Amino acid sequence: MLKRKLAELLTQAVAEVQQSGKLPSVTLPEVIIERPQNAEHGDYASSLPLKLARATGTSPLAIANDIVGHLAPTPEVEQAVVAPPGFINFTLKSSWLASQVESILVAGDGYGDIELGEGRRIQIEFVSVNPTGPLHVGHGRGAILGSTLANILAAAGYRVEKEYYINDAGSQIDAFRRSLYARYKQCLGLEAEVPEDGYLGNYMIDLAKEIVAEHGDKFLHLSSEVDAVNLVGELGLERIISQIRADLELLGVSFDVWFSERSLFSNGQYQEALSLLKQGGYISEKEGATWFVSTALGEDKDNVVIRSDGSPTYFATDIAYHYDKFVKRKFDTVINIWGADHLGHVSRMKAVVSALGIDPERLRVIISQMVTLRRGGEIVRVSKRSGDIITLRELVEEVGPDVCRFFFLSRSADSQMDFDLELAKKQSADNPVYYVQYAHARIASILRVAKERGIDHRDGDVSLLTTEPELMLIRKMLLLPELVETIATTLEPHHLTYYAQDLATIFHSFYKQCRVVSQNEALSKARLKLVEAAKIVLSRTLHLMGMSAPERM
RNA sequence: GCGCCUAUAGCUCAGUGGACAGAGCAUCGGUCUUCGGAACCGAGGGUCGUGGGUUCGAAUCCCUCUAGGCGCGCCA
Repeated sequence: MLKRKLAELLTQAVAEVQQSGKLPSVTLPEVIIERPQNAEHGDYASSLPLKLARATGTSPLAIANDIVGHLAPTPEVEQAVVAPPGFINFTLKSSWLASQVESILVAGDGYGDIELGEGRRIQIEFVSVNPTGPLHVGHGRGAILGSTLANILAAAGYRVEKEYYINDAGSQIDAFRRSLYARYKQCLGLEAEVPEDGYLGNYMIDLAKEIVAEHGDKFLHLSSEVDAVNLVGELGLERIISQIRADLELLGVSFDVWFSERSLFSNGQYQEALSLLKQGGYISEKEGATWFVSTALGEDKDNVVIRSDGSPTYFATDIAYHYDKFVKRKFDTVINIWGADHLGHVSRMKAVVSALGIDPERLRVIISQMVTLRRGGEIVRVSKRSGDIITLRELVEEVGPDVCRFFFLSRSADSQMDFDLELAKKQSADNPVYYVQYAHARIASILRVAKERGIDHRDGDVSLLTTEPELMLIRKMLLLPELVETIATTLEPHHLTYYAQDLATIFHSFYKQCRVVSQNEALSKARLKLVEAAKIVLSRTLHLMGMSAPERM
């Protein structure tokens, strides 16, 4: 990556200046190369002299001049100039920029891939909604964040595994079973009431009907009603899970592993993790329950892991689950995407991880903030238990997966967002989604025209690409690998949407100014190469976001 | 009360300690186009919530305060 090369270039030049004695040999601060927002400041810039001035007490301008004087010439850099108060601005050679079109064509669908991860294993767990009902809109946000991040991390050279944690144990599942069994009985004309802590949504009635249709009343004739509740519950659970899976697929979200909470007990992780904590002295007994002593690690309070009735809490299984991730499966890094309602869980989970002897930095938690759903000015309340929900499926069916994905991605995870259904549909003509996809379809169309006219641009000479609109487009395309690096580091995929729009804008502008297929055959071929490269970059960007790159629309 | 998130143009939001704070939508004004007008070009619009501090340099880092959200269960 050029950015890195420039940093090395600067480092070397500084070393030379220091050797010449003009600069005290202080240790170098991190050499940051940035993309100036003002084009007059060149393609890349560094404020290294300003930082060195602080450390050495020398004039930044003098340092900058000395460094520039020692910069080795390279094929990429046209010039490096000093700008007050102490910047070094790099301008790239047009000929080098043009030549990058060939590199992009060679890279093809792999353009944007980088080596950052060096094959390290990274697990990303997301959605993981309790299988007690359909996914709602807020879950969609986590789903899109997770699947997009997974795409980015894979492009960044990590071995990525996407995982859905199925909470198929615990008290909420129990409430689900009892609710469903009550509906089951009602369906068969019997008196039954949904428990107070149960699930009241209409989908539970539909679920009960389906089970009656398939199995009739056979569960009423079991000797034990507990068995009946469990069996009916299990059937319901399976159906809910497959519905969740189908809903996610509709959005283009898939998983490598569906991990069952129950398996933690049958495979012994639960016991192992807890005894490990006990050995570390992090477990205590009080008030008839078993506690994790998080206060020993600076937390506000301790947390119950085993209730006084002997049943493990959600926290207990989550301890076992993370033990499994780090110790059993040996992931280098684990990313969890949780909703804002799990905020309180973050710090104690990190505490647990360090109590298990694992560097808590290896656990990264992304909190995706709430989504408020609107229809015009009206707020739609989202609550699973009351049953008044707009499901994710309804949303996707209304606005389509591409719009859905782009919309969720376009805001940073840590800010709350409104999702206005009316707006998402009504605006479709001015929608940024179509704007970006249109650019792609337009390119496809140009390439079709060229083909129809029998133009074979494989021998096109990219050195003919010299005008500003052409070079602007190339500059923007060269940003993608840097963007992948940024997102893989910060875990903030929303930048993709902005990049996609910028790239589309610059393409449209180029298109307006530069005729691609013209009488000038040599130039046509060169521009066809450029346009083909732009298609690659645009398509890769869309695919990273999990969106389609249409040939026509 | 404690913890975390948020506050930037009329609206929705970007903005890795750097050079005059950006985009989309909206508003106003242009381009009427041999390759796709779902396009392009331009204009107006901002005490970056408040008040301090650190720094050569702050929307960005630290503290105060204000407003909104979420969390602080032997729920998950």
